[in-house]
Amino acid sequence: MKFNTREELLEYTKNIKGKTFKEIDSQHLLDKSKSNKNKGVLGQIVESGFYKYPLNNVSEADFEDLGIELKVSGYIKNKDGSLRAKERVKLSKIDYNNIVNETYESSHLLGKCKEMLIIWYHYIPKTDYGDFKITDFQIYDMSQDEDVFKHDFELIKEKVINGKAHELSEGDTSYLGACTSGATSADRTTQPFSDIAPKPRAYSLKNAYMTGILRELKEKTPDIITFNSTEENKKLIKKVKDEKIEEKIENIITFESTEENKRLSEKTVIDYVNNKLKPYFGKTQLEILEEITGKTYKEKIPKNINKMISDKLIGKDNELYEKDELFRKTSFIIKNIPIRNNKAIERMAFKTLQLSDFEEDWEDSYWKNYFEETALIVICYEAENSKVKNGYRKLKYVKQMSFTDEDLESFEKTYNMIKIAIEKRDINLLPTPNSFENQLLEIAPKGIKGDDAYNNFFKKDKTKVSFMISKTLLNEKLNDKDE
DNA sequence: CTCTGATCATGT
DNA sequence: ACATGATCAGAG
Repeated sequence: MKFNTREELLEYTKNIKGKTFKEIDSQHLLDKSKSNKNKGVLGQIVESGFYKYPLNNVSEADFEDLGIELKVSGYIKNKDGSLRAKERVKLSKIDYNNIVNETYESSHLLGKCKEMLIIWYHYIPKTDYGDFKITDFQIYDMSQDEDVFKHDFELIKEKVINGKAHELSEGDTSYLGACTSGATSADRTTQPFSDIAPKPRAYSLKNAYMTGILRELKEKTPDIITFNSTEENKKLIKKVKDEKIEEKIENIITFESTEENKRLSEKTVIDYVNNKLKPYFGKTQLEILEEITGKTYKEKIPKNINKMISDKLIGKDNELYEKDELFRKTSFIIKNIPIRNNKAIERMAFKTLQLSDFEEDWEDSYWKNYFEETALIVICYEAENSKVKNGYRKLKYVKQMSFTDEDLESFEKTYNMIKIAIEKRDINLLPTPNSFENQLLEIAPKGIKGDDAYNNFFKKDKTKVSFMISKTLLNEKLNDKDE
């Protein structure tokens, strides 16, 4: 089938809504692929079964003359009703030996296809792929994000030039990731400026980027909205629903986004954070807090004083969300830690664990995606010696951290120990500190007085326990010089 | 000192 | 009333 215009293509595509893959699989690819776990087959089914491209031509079957590339992508409904992309979208493979001679423009990374036609299906765990239902589609123009893509590309290139292809991680970049792409985790290839054999990797549109795009779409089609968006959006959507003025919503949203669409001059979250903190480097926590809020403390320094500062100076999560697309399409988390002699004084804690976090296998889990993709923006406060307590530490620097495959392999062990402990209902199997060799991720109690975190571990879905990453790993990241 | 389970002030 | 983002504080 051939489409002469964008409109023709979109008109035709409307018919895919509501269909399952089984229903459009006219070439019976699902049967042929034997395993119902072959992800690539879903894209092929849409191309051959729905758009009627000949199978042998499948790899070039996108709508190239329209400048549109087809992506078939799954999403998951979170427990709280919000939506997220199931996976990153893989692009072409990274050629380490060539990238050093390339520029973003010459790489043809996004090629002529600046627009994506994304076909969204609802992924449900433990379900045959044929039964997944296609619920939405959209055109997304990626040229609006080109400056960020370019920046990400340069970052990847620089790591290869520095002979650090083996240290690439998805958390390094904002939208464009470098995800592993070997057939097995043992696959290795070569890089030009180091003898260390790196894992093969491909460019990808990161999960958070796809999630951002999906949520944007859902905000514009509130009939299907079920997720937690910002308070303001909820009100807007409620209003639209109540008054049945749906045709107006496009205008309202377009207006709002153009108003806010003055793009930041910073292209990464860490640049943004550094700029906001600039006037305060070298000052103590109490000095900064007084300067920005007028509040003074003599005793009982709040344990969350750093958070009070970063909320005020950088913004709370939902304020950032409103501020710029960058914050909607990247996954990052702002953390504060005390350091002494460039070493972490404490472990780093994450949010409270829920038993239901561990229902899925590691590969499909929330936590794997989290650690793989999230950039930790770590604001470091220095204590000259152990007598310098909370409140009197000085703002020193900001460091971005992300996790390597090696880290993730160790995290997987921790994850699986919890999974097994839950299955066997045995708290002795939990990954408390030093429960195996070279442990990088551990659990620790996190609650209020009287909580008996471990003994009550199975009582409720919400536990009183959280992940913590070890000081060893933190120190390694802190001293990792790549800036 | 370091380690690890316990606890706190704040925000929603 | 509870989760969050951390630090505290006793034990070793």
